[in-house]
Amino acid sequence: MGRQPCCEKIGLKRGAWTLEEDQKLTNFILNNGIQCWRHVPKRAGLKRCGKSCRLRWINYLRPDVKRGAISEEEEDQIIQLHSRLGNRWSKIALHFPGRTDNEIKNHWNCKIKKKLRLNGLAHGPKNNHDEGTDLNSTNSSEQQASKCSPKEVQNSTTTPNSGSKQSYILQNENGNDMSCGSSLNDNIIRSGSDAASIILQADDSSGNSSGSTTFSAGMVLEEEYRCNFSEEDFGNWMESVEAFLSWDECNNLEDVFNVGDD
DNA sequence: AAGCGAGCCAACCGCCCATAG
DNA sequence: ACTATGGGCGGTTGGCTCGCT
Repeated sequence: MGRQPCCEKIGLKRGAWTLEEDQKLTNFILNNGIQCWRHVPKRAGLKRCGKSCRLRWINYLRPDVKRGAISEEEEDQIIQLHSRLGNRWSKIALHFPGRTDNEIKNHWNCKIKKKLRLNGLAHGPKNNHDEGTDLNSTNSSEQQASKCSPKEVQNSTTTPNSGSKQSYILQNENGNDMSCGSSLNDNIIRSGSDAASIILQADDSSGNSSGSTTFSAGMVLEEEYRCNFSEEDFGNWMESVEAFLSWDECNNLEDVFNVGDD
């Protein structure tokens, strides 16, 4: 007995997103925020599943998505993190501002895996209930990577089984807390993914859904998270969305974010 | 130039978890 | 306590691009 599907799939569009759909989704989120992903496609005039919209926004349209090749440094860090966390791509992605879990996952599956294989390096998470004894077998080690539990120590102050809201303490081999250095990055990542909810808060508090929402929401967003949006991030994002925003909307956004005005 | 295969990446699927009612 | 619902996550797939033959 599985769950019911998240939406009626009949009549829904699938596959690659068109520019027009991107435009609709971006405009809708900028103007209205996200109350409920299930309702977003309908209200935005999209024939898409809510999940599909969410994915598109998170992986492609949101402001702080960092595009471009993953650097050697990032790759090394991914390998290190993967050895500790296993296939917890969302957790790994928290350490890379602007990178999505999907991107990191793809990079791992396509490049790093191959690289490690070529180098004859079997790679698997450490300290995984000693399941990974056959680390010389590439396939098995890959499977181990997904099966083994990562070296995460649940923060004793958090409620057990709290899922994605858990906080984790990463430890190195010496048992030292490794998480402190990444707190800033975590904030940056969260600021991006929470942008829509901030917009929502502003929308709720202002009680309107007019064009001015973008402005008021942006003010809140700016106050809360301004330091986390670099000029470069914003510039890149503007470049991607301005194709389907009006001149006024572009200007409005720039005003809202106060780009380059420190 | 055409065919083919590998690589890459966006998107989908199904499951799990948190939470509201 | 139980159920329904929505969000999030990891695994997988499909299609496009590019290089090689």
